[in-house]
Amino acid sequence: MNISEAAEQAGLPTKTIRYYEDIGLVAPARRRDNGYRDYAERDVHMLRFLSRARGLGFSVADCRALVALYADTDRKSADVKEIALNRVEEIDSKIAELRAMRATLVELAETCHGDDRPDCPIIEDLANRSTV
Amino acid sequence: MNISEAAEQAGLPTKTIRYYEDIGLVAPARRRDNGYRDYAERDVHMLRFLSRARGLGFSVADCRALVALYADTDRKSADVKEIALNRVEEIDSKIAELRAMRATLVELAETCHGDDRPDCPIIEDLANRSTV
DNA sequence: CTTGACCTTCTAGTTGCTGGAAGGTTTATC
DNA sequence: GATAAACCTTCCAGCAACTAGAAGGTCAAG
Repeated sequence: MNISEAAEQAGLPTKTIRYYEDIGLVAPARRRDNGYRDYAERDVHMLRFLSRARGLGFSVADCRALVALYADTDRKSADVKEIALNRVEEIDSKIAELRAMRATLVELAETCHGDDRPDCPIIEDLANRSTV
Repeated sequence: MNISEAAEQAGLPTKTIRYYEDIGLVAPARRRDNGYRDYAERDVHMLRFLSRARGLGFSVADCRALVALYADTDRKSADVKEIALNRVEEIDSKIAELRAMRATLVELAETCHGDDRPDCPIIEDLANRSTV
């Protein structure tokens, strides 16, 4: 099948598929006589694998490792689990960071009148808050 | 003062300060005869303002708007509040996204033995899960 | 036979910096 | 006065992970 159908089935833009090929995240697609890429079910399957992994926020580097583990029938499930748990940790610290930002912003926004007058605790805080 | 001292006081790398000047986020610094940038208290103040705003996750575009509002003594506090509340919304959707990822990952990791054997529900899920 | 929808490659832009090279200046030490 | 360390300058490249667009080839339909 052509790249656009593979893209639709995999849930990825065609540009992204070519990009993944470019950076060696997937093997180069077979080509037809006219130079068009030609995808088989197996290829689409791999692309969907990647689409899901990226959807869970795994980096492209993680994806490389996951693809290798996927292909390795002798893999240790512990290796996969480790990658997943590392990702959970990343997510946790990101969430914590965002929550802290949110708390500060909400606190400031609550004390701001939000009217036509210029006095604004948000601006004042940014201007004067002691180092965070 | 030289850029490195301004950087230390503002809590920003010197590279970042030059970059902000480059993209017009701050006005070009005054120069001494030798070509070195020369910072006054006021300049450092502005850099700290930016450092804090970025620390709260405001985009550079937001920062431009905030700097303009900061400088505008006729500002409406409602305009500032709006930017802040938009940021809160961004944060909320980001957190929601991360939480969904986390839930999926934890669920998968819990069912994975994490040992020397190859069978792994995480890999299987990535390979077969119906479209998210 | 032409129109439109595909496909190809290539370059460049996005966000917000960061690193490094090549070179000028200043300061401290010997 | 020489020299070395520690500043400063500009400019160019690169990071992640694509995305947009240009220029051009191919194919199916009417």
